[in-house]
Amino acid sequence: MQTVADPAAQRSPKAEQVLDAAAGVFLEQGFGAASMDAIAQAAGVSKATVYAHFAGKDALFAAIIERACARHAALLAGSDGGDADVESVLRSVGSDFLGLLLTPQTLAIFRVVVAESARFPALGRIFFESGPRRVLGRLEGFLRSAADRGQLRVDDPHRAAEHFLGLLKGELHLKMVLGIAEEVSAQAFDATVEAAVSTFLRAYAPQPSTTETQSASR
Amino acid sequence: MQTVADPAAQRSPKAEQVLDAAAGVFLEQGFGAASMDAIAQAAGVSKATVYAHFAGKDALFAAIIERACARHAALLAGSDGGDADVESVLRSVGSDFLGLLLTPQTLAIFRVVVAESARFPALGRIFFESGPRRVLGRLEGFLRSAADRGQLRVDDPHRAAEHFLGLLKGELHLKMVLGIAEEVSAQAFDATVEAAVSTFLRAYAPQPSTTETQSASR
DNA sequence: GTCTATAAAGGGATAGAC
DNA sequence: GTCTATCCCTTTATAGAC
Repeated sequence: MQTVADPAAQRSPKAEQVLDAAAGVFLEQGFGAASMDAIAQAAGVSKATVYAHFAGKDALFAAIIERACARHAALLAGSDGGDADVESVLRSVGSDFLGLLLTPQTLAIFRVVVAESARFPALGRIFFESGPRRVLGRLEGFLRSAADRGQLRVDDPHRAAEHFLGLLKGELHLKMVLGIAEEVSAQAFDATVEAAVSTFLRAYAPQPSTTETQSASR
Repeated sequence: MQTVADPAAQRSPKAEQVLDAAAGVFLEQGFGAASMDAIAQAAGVSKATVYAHFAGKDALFAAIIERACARHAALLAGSDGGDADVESVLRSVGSDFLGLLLTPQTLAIFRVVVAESARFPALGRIFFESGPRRVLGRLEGFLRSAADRGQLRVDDPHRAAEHFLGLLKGELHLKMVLGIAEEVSAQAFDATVEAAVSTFLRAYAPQPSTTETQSASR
């Protein structure tokens, strides 16, 4: 397996067509179960055309994962929330991020990367850098500045960002990854975000407040 | 794929021999890449013998996952810590659980189950019930009793247990799952456990203490 | 570049002897 | 129950015409 050199290489329309089809088949069936025949058929081209653009199954797989991760990363370049209060920013960021995590697309990418990271060691790193790493970095920056403004008490911003994401994912993400829960009710989603924000603020508040509620309902 | 009826069925020695070999091959190579030839060779028997004990590749795979989950579950039946102080129990439980999570065996099972849960819907549930579910249940019970004794302030014990495990897994577990970090230093391990316990106690302490430290070092 | 047709190999599953 | 040998299908990858 060799990684594609150009990050935003301009590919021929046919190549894009093949990539789109390959993404569908690979992410739906997994690497092992996906066949080049199925990909060619889904793309509406012959296998020879697929091989004219990609060296083989491995290269094609790497290409679709890299492209998916790049798109993933593009979605994570939103605004920081600016000058809003910490709780609002956390709620907004938490809702956005958990929503992205629970998307069928994101879950499919995660499953495939986890499954094949043993055989394609580069994949795990590509995924981590393009996804979790960016989220952690942005969150860490926000928490650090909030701490500088005295809005939070944070000794280790990286660890604090890690903690917020850990609180956020919780049982919901694991169940979705394992295919146990098909869909998430808006109620359960909001309750998870609210509970994560609430618990995080109780742990990292600048001055302990005894009146703060612990309830997850909004 | 059909699930094995007997939970603790007594199998012939040859069957156990095949199961052991199959576990090694499946967990190392994944379902798709593992071949029945490789399993038979690893077990030191012929393929016909494998098929004499298991209906096919699917049934064999299901059997090894179920056995692995059952063994997994057996490891989680430890003591509750009894009357020790909350912080000590959390540190002990957290250390044990994170240690189990980061075991090569546990990681391999998790990867394979995640990878194949789409094609074998029962696997995800079997894994969740035998692993995370038990941990959450035990932890939830402990937190509830600690709250009853006034040692913690917990409105929703299930959510609190979820939060502790989320804090515990953090970046470390994800990196290991993705194959980024080969081994974990004892220092990083302890720091993660300590940070999780510290943050959890700050969020769920019965009475906010302003003097408590946030540092993750011990 | 793109197609049809095919080669070459591997893997799941089984027949029949013992 | 266990083995050897084999069937049969799928899959990857390519050759050659256009």
